[in-house]
Amino acid sequence: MAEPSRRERKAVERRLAILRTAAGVFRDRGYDSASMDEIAERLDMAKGNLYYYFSNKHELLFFCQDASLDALISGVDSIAALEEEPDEKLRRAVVAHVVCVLDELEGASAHTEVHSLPEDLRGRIIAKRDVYEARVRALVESGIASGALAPVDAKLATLALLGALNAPTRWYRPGGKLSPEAIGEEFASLFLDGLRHARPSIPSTRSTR
Amino acid sequence: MAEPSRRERKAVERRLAILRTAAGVFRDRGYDSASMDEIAERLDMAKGNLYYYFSNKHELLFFCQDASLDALISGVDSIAALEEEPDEKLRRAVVAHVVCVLDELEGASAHTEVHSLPEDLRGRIIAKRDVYEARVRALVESGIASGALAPVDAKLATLALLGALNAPTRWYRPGGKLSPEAIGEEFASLFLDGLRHARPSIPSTRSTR
Amino acid sequence: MAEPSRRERKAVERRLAILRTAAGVFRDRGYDSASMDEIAERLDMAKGNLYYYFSNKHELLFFCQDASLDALISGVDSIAALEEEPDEKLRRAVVAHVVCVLDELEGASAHTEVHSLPEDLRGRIIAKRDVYEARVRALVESGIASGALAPVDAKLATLALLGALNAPTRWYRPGGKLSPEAIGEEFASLFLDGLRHARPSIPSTRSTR
Amino acid sequence: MAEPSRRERKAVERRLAILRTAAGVFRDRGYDSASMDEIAERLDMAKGNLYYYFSNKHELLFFCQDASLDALISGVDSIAALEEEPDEKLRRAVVAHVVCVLDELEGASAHTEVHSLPEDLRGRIIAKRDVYEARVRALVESGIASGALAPVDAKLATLALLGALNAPTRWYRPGGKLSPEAIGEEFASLFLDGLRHARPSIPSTRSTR
DNA sequence: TATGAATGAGATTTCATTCAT
DNA sequence: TATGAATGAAATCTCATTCAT
Repeated sequence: MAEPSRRERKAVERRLAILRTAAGVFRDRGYDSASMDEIAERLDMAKGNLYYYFSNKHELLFFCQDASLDALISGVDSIAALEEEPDEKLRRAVVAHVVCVLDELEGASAHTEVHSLPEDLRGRIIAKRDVYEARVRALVESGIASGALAPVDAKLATLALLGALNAPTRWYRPGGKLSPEAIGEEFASLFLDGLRHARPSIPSTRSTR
Repeated sequence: MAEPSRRERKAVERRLAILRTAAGVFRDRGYDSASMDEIAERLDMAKGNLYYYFSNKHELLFFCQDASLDALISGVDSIAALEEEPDEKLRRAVVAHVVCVLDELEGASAHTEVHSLPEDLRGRIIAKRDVYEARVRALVESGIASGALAPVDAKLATLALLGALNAPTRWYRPGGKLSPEAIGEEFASLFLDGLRHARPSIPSTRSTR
Repeated sequence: MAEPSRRERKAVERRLAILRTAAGVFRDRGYDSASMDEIAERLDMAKGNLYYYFSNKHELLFFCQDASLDALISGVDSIAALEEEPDEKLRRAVVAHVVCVLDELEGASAHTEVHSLPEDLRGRIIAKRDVYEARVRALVESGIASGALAPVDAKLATLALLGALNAPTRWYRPGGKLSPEAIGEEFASLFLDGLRHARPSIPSTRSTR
Repeated sequence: MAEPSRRERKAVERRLAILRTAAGVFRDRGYDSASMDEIAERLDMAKGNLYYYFSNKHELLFFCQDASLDALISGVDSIAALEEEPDEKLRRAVVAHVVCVLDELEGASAHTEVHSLPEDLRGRIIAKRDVYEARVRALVESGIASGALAPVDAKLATLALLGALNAPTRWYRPGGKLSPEAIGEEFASLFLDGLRHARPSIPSTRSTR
């Protein structure tokens, strides 16, 4: 394996910068109304030059989402490998997801709709997204099995969870009162403990379910 | 007050049919890649005729979202007026939201992004959306005040809740195993009771929070 | 020859009202950007109904210009028939033209370009316009022949004259300081006597003005 | 001050070529029925490329008229600066106007109506047109003050004059019997000396013609 | 690598005209 | 006669993509 030359390293950085910028424009405008013009302009680069690094707009979207999903998957994988109680693992996964999703590039999977991709690329993204969902669901399922989590419909619970966790991309703005971590922690509590106040004197309805 | 003539009634129905179809296309393709051509085609109507009923594509989106928010608001309002415990009201509101959002037209507010609207229309939709969010938050807050709900951050909890409740528009397809009502009920349980299993022998952690 | 019935008379009036309104819209917007919608709206009539009276937009323009040219021709004809000096006839013709052209309908020939008409109709308008120009030129020529007018190029002089006489349609607004007649009189003096001042030391006809 | 590069010079020329062609199409068809298609076709260039140089059709019209008025103003300004009698200056201004107006691009201000421009651009053209009219009127006024011209209503005379001078754009075709200069000279004589013949028995300036 | 220029397909929108009532 | 609806052919404009340098 040859070392990457300086030239090669520079090219990789350039590609990353482009993806980051593209992700930002996609988030701000939505994929379809985002224009290659605006991406190039924000990068202070001629539009034509984008095509040297990526062969088309779809590819730009694809790599954004792909990288984003890779980050999510590797995050949940390392959490799954920890020696912790299942509910603690889930808490950490929730925080990791929110933090990842509020980062410019890596949240790309959350803010752009899959239907904008052509058949083949769409399939690959959906497959990877399914992998991620399965990983999170596995966390839920093992929690249920161990008795740490309530015996809910794991699939539906995962979908509800992920829906909520992606939402902050629509309203979060850097510099607000709460950090991504803080938002993640709060979301985790909400999901784990629920909104209903436990009545101290009366055994939870949950046990009778 | 004149009775609406038959002609007028027909025109209203036509407008509604157009909105419903448009909402469907927007949901399937996203606003920007939805084409007036496809909307007209699904309606089996000449494209130009759409402009007899709505002056442009933006207006189509605006009225979809507007009608959708009206439905959501009137739903939460009638629930708020009931004589029920706060947690029961919240449960009903959750179900009502999911049911509404999985209807073609009435769910329009959930599946299309606001940034596609021009300044003025966007402002009106955001204002109405804020009204709806405030209504739901009021439900949460009164639940906290009455002690029925845990003392969480009401604003963040509302945002998490609504994020989750809108998510099914992305994966729900009519004819699936679960009806919209069933999904709503499950979501309500998840949010009210949380994922963590109440330990039967030990008083809830919630009280120590 | 049967008397026109009341119904027929009403139809003729309706047609005239339409032409007058159309001429106004053509003048305000130009033929091409004038819309049948606006004409109908100003008449407080449904657009479709216009087609009961005129078979298309071109016809509307054609009849406006045709009627306008008829008025101009009949005006110059009756002036030509008077027993007056040629220069006096020309003065009257100038006034008549300006007055006619500043009337809503009858000035139609001045403000709309001929190129908007299809081949056949355009030919007929051009022919009639040529007739009018010929009549005015005849006035100029007979003035030259009689010695009342200077021996100028009659054709070019006529074109210059008519160009100037049509111009007020672009800036005249009813209710201004000068009436159409006054404008016409002033134009006539300018054209007949010229701008150059007679030198005081040498007697000239100009000094008797 | 950097020299314009060859590339920049080429771009300027391209813009000018486009304006010239556009002016021709506007003259032939009128602004509204002129199509971007035809402009592109005459330039042997893809329609979309026009939008690389000008952002829309209105801008095309605006720059045509703007350039045209600039040419007229600079023409009248340099004439005003000459050391000549006022009537001689006016004669030259008339010739300059006709010549300018019969040139493809620079006559653009004469053949297209202002009402086709949107509010803001229209205002700028009208302002510039008013400047030009004021310059010509100043020539007339100073002629009257010096006694070289008759004491006419300067404003009305200017309007009559300009109306006549713009008319040839409607009938002049290159290759005709008279050159633009010749037409201008003839128009100048007509306007300065008038149509009425000096009576032979009474000496007058007219007889010295 | 990078750029300015060019292309062409497709989108929205307008509008004269027609049709059924 | 009159109307509201409907149609379809253009027209303007946008924009991803390509090309020559």
